Amino acid sequence: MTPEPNILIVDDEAAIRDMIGIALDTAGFRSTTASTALDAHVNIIDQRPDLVLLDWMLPGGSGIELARRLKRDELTASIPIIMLTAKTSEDNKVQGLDVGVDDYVTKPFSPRELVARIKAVLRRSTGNLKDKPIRVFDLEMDPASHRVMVEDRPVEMGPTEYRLLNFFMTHPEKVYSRDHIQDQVWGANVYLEERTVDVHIGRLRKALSSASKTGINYSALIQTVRGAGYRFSTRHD
Amino acid sequence: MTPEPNILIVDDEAAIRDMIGIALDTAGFRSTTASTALDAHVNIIDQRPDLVLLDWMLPGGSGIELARRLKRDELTASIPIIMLTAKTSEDNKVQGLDVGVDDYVTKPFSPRELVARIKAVLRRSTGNLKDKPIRVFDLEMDPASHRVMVEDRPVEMGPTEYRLLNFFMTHPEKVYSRDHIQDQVWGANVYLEERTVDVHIGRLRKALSSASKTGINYSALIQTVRGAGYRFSTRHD
DNA sequence: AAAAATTGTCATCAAAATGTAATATTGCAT
DNA sequence: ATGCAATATTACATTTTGATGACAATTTTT
Repeated sequence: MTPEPNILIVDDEAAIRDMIGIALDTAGFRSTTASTALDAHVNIIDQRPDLVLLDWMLPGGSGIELARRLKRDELTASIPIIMLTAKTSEDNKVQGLDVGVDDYVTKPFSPRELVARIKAVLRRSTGNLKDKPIRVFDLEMDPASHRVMVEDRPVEMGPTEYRLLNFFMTHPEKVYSRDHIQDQVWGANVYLEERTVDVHIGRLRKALSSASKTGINYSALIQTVRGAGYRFSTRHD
Repeated sequence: MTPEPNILIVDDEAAIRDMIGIALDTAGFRSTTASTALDAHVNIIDQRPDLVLLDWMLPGGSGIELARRLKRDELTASIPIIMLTAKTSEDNKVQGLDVGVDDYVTKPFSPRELVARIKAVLRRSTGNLKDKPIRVFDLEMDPASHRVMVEDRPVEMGPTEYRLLNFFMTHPEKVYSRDHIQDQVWGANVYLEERTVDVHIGRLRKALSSASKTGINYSALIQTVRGAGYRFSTRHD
């Protein structure tokens, strides 16, 4: 995750978007906005925000619909959602929570309260999954320090290679096509040459292969599967 | 899914249909076309395409209506729909998302973008059905990792041999003619010399026979049936 | 503002896979 | 055993696919 979490604000009223945007800015978040459910959906698929602030009362009542859709789709299910609503009616709350929304803020709210809730949700969602280091032999990825270590010494690599390795280490022993890797590492709807994945695989391999002093070649963990894609595996071919 | 996904293009303008058709062809998709909502509906029921590209602005505004109908009907609800639209009008978008359309592409679009989006949507909709590994004695085929293992050791083989073995293991104890094998492994509408199948059978046997350390010859599972074809069987001839 | 790092693309090389034809071998009926 | 047809194997030219270094554009750091 980037140092400053990226929050998507979805509301049809420009004034509210601006107000929240300023509040988040002050609190050290980056933010983008969308005024319709579709804009929001496209943005989420493309940008993968760290959290979505979603107005309940979007035109056509599509806020709840969008939330449901996001939670149903595996690709977006893990993105936390905070619902914004003017109503205080109980069954709305129940409905929202039903859908899998992570929290619920009723208008009017103070910027301070909103920020506090956002931080709480982010802490919950990022703390659970991402803090545990992953280790394979003497190759260790520590998301907390955002570092890759081989034999306890840091390995230099670019951000893209880091994300690539992270994806592989969290999805071992499976082939992924170049397309799939693009989706996961660069985000959906980013159009790259197919070969670009090869190049970054190459860079990652290079970084890993020169890392060990004990002669182990960690780049062998990243295997080419001809005609299919790539695979991270501890079993050699 | 068939080797080449079948895409239905629904648009009332022949020029656009052709343009898209060519783009899809180049990308390795098969495509069929329909110019009216009714045609499209019939085609969908009939052919069960893997994805529908649906023009928003069909005469009578029936594009959206068709989408809604398809998503409401259980038989067709699982077929992904990508909407093509010239407009960026907001309420249209909201409506479409409401209906359950899977993605949107606004005209004009580049063929590349269209293809990328199609792939992304297809991956999402089909990727969920993960195949389970198949095992016969100590010969195991795992589609997820795209690997063949004998006695827990990976076996090297080319993509074609992999597909061939996959076909056999999913269709055991039956004879298949060379023609039939060609259809299944290479795809229909591919013409090959009959003997080519023999060669690949040979390559597969070779890969399997040298795989075991315990003296078992797994190539014996692939049996020649003189005058008929080949058979994958655990029983001896 | 300058320097350094990162990025995506392309051209080129190398390796692997493919299909075919030629040749060898096998199984079977006689 | 013999001859024949079917299948197996081999060798090879061609095609496909992946790896890699160079490069320009962009972004980030200094």
